[in-house]
Amino acid sequence: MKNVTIADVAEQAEVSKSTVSQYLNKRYDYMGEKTKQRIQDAIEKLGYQPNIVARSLKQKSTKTIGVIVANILHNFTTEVTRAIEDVCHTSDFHTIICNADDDPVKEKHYIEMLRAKQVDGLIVFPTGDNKDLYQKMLDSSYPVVFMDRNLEEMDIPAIMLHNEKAAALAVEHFVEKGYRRIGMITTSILNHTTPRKERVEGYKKALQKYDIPIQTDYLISVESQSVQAELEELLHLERAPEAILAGNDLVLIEILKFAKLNGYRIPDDLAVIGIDDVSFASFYVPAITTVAQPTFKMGKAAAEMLLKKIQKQKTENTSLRFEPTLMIRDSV
Amino acid sequence: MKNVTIADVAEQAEVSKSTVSQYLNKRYDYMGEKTKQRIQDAIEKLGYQPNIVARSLKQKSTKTIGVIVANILHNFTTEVTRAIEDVCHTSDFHTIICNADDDPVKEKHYIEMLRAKQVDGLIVFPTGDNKDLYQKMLDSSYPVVFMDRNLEEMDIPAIMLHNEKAAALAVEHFVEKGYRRIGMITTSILNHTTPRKERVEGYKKALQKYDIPIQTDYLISVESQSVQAELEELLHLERAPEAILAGNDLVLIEILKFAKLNGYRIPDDLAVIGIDDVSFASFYVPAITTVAQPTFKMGKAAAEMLLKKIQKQKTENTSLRFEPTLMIRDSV
DNA sequence: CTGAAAGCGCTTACAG
DNA sequence: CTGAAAGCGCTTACAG
Repeated sequence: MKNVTIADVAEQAEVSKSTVSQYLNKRYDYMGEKTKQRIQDAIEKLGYQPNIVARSLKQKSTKTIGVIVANILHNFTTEVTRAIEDVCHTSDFHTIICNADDDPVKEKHYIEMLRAKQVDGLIVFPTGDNKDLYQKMLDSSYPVVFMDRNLEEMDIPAIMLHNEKAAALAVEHFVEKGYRRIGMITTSILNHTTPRKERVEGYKKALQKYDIPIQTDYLISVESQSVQAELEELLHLERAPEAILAGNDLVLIEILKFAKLNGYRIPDDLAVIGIDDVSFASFYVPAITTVAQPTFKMGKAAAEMLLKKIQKQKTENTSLRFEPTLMIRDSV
Repeated sequence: MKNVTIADVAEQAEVSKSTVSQYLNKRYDYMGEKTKQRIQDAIEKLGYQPNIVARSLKQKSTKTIGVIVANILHNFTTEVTRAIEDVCHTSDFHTIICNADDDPVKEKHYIEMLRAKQVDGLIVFPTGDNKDLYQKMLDSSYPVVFMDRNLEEMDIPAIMLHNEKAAALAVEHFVEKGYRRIGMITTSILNHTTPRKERVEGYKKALQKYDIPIQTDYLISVESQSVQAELEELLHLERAPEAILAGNDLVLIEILKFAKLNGYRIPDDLAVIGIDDVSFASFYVPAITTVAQPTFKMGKAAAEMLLKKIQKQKTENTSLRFEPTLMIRDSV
């Protein structure tokens, strides 16, 4: 049951290990036809499969990248991840996905683990709380690109949505439909992540543009398990909002659950727009108006940028912004 | 920028590489306190990180398992995969997920690739069309377990749903609610996979139990993109069905889209049950009655079984069946 | 209590 | 056109 190695093939084919290795790596330049044939026969006879671990050790490249996502539960995350895998696959790279679960400690653990595993580069949705680690990667010019979030002070390129615009698109649509009492709910007030900050900013600016005063009690940031309770309160205000922008997919789901449970009809009692074009948006009853992120393009861009870095191609270290698009349906 | 290796640590700490290695592997048995301390200091000073690739080569174990899923688009698949990752994580194993996309050629490619990468074992949702490969793994007593589907002739344990019962639960519920004209739609007639076959069988047996004649035109098996067209036809039959069992999540979604598009009210015009408890079932309007698979338990069982095999623990090579549960909501 | 040496399965510069 | 030798960064049986 001993594993067959390159030495066995060499012996069987009566050539040296070097020659077999050349053959495997398709460096045929001066190789005789008969030699090739003998090697091929030996490989088949022995059922030889190269050991990639040994190759990686020698070549100092695993042809593998790591992806550390902040939270796998977001629709955005799974779609982006899929796109990354697609691109890597066509470049013959493998992908290891790790879920940091919004926990900097886990993030640190995964970064170290993946580097120990010698992955050639990393795409990370940064929690933001491991700046020393990020800096260390930068210092050793290890290939990294950020996704979804960025760190201002840090010279690591990030792939991001144009978040302000995403929120603005939603607010504008509400306004066009005649709404002026517009609330917004986001998750995770604690870690001040880029998308949340920027989306809130976009919401505020858009309201200002229409001379609608910003009401602080219309702007809620809580963990998703508290969304329903907050909503309950919000909708019992004297002048309760009539439209709500959900900062992400998890918030949207909580709003829909709440509406169903409490008999709010959408959009008659409450208009809703969600950022993130969730899978069920088009066939929900009513179909949900959303602001879609170009998840596939974003994942593709991140993967391509990272692969270029890995291949030491000159890349400008600049972040990229992607445009959201409003998917008008029936919830407004 | 040279990588720091165990040799550098040894030099810095003025001990041998062996001693450093012992330290790293926590074989402290006879190690002097001062030695330990010196090594620890050297590691910190140099920022040493062990190279897992080198270790794997020597130890002939990568502490990594591969998971080859038939189709990542199924809700079932993502949930099972997550459970597998959880279990592996607590056992300090890593997971590489590959999507065969229901294509035996891709499946073969991934199996070979993962074995070349020296993963310690494989969980596969088999397409069924690579029996020679499966047999080869069996012959070399390579650890494998199947998920969701099995191959009768093959002595590889499989983790499966009690599929007949899943369909029966749905049919029984329809009947209890007074329905007798009950149709069923499944995907993929081509590859005769275990779940599809067994669910159809369960549907037929349940109807027989209630003396309801099986109408062949009520039983549809097509690719998901054709579901809506078939439904159109089905619902215009002379005696059209009034209730439909969706064989999996993708079919359910197509049915919901169709109903929405064509103004069928659920359950009044059409009652629906889906096998697979999709994420939106509870807050869809109306909430969808489903048959849930214990995805977490199933993933956990598969991972545990595989890890046991890897650790050469005696395991009975027997398949396991899991019980479905009916989630009664408002679509019937 | 610690070290020298062999070896895991490859690749690669070099020699011929 | 092909081979001998060194080396990737570890681990481990053995010697002392």
